[in-house]
Amino acid sequence: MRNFKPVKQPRISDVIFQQLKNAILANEFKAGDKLSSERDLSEQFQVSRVAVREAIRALENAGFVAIRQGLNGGAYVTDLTFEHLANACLDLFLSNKISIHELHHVRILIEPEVARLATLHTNPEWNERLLMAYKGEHPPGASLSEDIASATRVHFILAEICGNRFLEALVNSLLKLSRKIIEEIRPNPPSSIHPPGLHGPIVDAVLAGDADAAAEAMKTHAKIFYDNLVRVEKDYREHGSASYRLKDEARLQGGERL
Amino acid sequence: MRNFKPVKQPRISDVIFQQLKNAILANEFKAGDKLSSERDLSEQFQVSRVAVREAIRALENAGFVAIRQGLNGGAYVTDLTFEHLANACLDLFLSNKISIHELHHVRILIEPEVARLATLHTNPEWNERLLMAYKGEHPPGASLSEDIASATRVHFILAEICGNRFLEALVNSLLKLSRKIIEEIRPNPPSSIHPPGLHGPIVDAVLAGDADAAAEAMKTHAKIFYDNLVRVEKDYREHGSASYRLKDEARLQGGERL
DNA sequence: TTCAATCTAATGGTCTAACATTTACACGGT
DNA sequence: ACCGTGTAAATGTTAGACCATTAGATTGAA
Repeated sequence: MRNFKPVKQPRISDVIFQQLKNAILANEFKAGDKLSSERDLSEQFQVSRVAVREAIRALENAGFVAIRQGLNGGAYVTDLTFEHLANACLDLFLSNKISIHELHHVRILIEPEVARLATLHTNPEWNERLLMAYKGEHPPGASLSEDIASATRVHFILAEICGNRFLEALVNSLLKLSRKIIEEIRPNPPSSIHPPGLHGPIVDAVLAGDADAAAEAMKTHAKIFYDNLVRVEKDYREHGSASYRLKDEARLQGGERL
Repeated sequence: MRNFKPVKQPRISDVIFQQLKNAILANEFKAGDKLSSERDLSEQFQVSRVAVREAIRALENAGFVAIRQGLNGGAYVTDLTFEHLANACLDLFLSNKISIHELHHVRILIEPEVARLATLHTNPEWNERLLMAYKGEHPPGASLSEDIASATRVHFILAEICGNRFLEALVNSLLKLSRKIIEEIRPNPPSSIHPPGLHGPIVDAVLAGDADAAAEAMKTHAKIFYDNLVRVEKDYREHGSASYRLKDEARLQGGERL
């Protein structure tokens, strides 16, 4: 006997969202191209502006377009990145669905492999960048934010070198998560968390082209960092999540888009 | 000299989104609770219904609530899951930002660790489930969809057992990605991709409590599966992505929500 | 009583039409 | 050449109406 599926009216905005998304995925728009205006699209689709608007907002939330206001404003197609994945992960962490322990177990699993792969893919140009990043860590007079950024740059570069964009995305998410936790929860310099020179053995091994040593050095580093991070988590638990939320709201009031 | 940040008016709907999201993350709503109706909220926030509506739709897109229509309809708070992460990954794959090779490299890295952890966390009840899943693979007369589901159940159960929800989420995403590719691109039985008995060594090792053997068996399995999947990718490249997109649209017309 | 058909009201979905705000750019005066 | 200023095009927001969907109350017949 046939198994009919229940019929359910899809939302108009979802249908439009699909069509636009597929057009973008099929490369009918290059990154930087502008979609037609809401009013134009509402004529083309023969629906109200509201429906089009909701579809475009969904595209924005999914990271496909960036919306600008004003003359020459509109929905500009973006290069699909992994940014919003990291944000989604952050939400999961904040809702206590992921612990720092779980997060770090994954990191200890992944980052050594990244270091290993990176070692196999290096070339003089990359080595140069890696060394520059390492030497530029903890610049004097930097703000907390800049300091953390400089201290994690080595990780990002290795992830870029490793040649696997999925791994790169994972590392990005993991680091961003760690970083946000530190930055938001503990607003004093992270020197105790990320002491200078911690990346030395990793950089040395990569530059020397020794994949196993690089992986091992990264593993050691990740474990040390983990121990430090556990202390941060303790603080986090004591303070609760209120301070984080307040900052989140303040940033939005300041005009930052989601 | 002070470094003033440019002031930018945030969207009203984004401010509301933040407030609702924070309320949910702060557990002011249990899963299953209903937010007030759009009309009520628009009075509380002193904004138009449209603004509230956009905020709620954003919550839905982010996976925080499920919207139901009709009497007793509204936005119901959901248990935040990793579902939408997998969907976002799928988009990245379709936009050729991730290759099957990269995807599988990650899988070969992660799943053995999952198998290892699972072995350390088993108990009679889990073992029973695992064995049931294994024996229930490839039921006769099943549809393609059911067949694939049965063949991947062992992986999902292991991911559940392993005790790390981040790893579990990753495995879910990876498998879902593989599955979607196979299911959508190659609409004939996957027996050649997933021959019966392939999970035997893994299940045996886990039940025997041998973590190293379990990891090794999983690694071997993943590599075999990978080789098979490469063939699928070839087909995929030949057929292009058009067939996939058509199915996507058809499903939506059938009423499935995004 | 029981059950099924019908009605009802609450809620999300959609539309229209207007006005507000933002912003790149052209135009003009100095 | 420069600096204001206006302008137009785009998104942002509002109000109010109506449509579609749905659970539950009401009704009525067996």
